Amino acid sequence: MTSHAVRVRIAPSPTGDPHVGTAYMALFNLAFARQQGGQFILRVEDTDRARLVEGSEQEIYRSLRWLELEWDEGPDRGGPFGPYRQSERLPLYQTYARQLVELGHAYECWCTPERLEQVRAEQRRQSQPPRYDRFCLGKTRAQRATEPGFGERSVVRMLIPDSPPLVFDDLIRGETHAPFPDDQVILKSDGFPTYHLAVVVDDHEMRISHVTRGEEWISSTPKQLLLYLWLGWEPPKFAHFPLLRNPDRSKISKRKNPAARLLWFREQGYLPAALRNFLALMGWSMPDGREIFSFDDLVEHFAWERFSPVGPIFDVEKLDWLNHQYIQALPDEEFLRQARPFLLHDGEEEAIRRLIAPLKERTKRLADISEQVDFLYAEGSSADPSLLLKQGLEAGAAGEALRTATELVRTVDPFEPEPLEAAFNAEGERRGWKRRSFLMTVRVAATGKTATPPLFDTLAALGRERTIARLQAAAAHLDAAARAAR
RNA sequence: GCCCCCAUCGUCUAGUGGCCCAGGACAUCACCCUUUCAAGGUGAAGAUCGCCGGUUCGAAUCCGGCUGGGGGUACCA
Repeated sequence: MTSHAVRVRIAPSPTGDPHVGTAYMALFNLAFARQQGGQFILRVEDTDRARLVEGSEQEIYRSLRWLELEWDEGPDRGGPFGPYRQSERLPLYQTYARQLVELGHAYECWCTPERLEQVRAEQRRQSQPPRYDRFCLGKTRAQRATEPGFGERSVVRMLIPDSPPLVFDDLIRGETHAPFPDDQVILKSDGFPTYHLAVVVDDHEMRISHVTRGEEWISSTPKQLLLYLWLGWEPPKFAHFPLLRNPDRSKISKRKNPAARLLWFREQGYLPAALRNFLALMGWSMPDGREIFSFDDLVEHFAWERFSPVGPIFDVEKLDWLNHQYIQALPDEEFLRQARPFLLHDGEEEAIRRLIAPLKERTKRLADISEQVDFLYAEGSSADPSLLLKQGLEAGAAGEALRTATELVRTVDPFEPEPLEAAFNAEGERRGWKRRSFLMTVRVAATGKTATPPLFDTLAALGRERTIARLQAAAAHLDAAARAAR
């Protein structure tokens, strides 16, 4: 069969929180499929019953959809080549495994894990590559049962020939050499296939045209090439992506790096478009060097040649910058909508509404927002007198400034940034206070912080009553501190 | 140990024999702007293109070796 239709797939395993690498693969696969007018398939590789995690499959769907990387065929939406869950395709793998045994390309093995471990240990001691010693090859069950290290339930192993294909063409790396394979198990004793059998059978049955996966799979490609050969199938094209790395250059892992968890990005408040953009910058670049671009741009310019085979370190600082760029470009209502899940207090949204512009400018991750407006809820903890006095005004002047500010806040109408600013400017100038000192004193008194959004926006967000209360409380504290000092 | 992959500023990268004594971005630093913090603007610092040999009139770009990093080495994917 020589179909030229492009069909690509990602094949995650539901063994825990969705992995960022899954999104990385999905992004480029989808882009390639869209560019070629092909299909993007999601297949769940749940053949490892021991590591299966309940609910993990749903989380994969959820996180990929959050990233807006939708698939054309998959377990939850069907398609012409289903089922798309490997655990539902068992008879298929068993049929092919049996066929391979009959053809003499595979054989049964009854060795116990203990015996296998023993063999490997011995080979290691002699600096030999660890390979199965074919102890069971050519034996019947009855014959083998009389010998040591026999287990009741058998597995099926590949019988690797003397000269298997070890070279293949990789879309990213060009001609690539891979190690000589072992007599790999293809059907486990629980009747489930291992990755190697399942991936070949499914990729073929699902008409996958380009197999893409992480670089960690290069070493197992010869086994799969052999399977294609034995089954008489045309192998797909291969592309082994560089591996995303931790800052210490090891393969990105959940243990060392929170960013390995796809859900982490949503929790932190990264925008899907920003994450997609950032992922597209890992190991890949635009022909014109642009670093900010959309998924559609990627679709338009995608080319395998633009991949670098080097495993990039996942640099969260640059992601923060990118995310900030995207946040700043958000329309106000959209910003509010995105921010909503990160708000912690009742009525916070209304207060924030007045601060949208300055907040957009100051937010790298949406999860930062609450901290930036926490002064709105800092009742009772009015400003520390020593902090107030560090803002450039002498004790007497500071107290006077606060009383003046209180009066202005009480009378300015409407209670909006512009009139407030005009009034404060005029009054500050009349009294001869340095603008900076005057406003900082008021800022600290009203918010307890030295860094806030622009003062008059902040006061407007706080509201007239609360502002008055805080300024008065701060002035009182200042007086009390002065009395105590005397 | 054995096998495979990889190697340009701290990080992400451009670069496919001369345009490169290496360009951009993030981060860093300085200055400007400024009511703070940001944002924005300007500028600086930062890579003997891992090392050694070779090919060539000419190498970051091609070849070999070394070193370093990573991955694989499972009845895990």
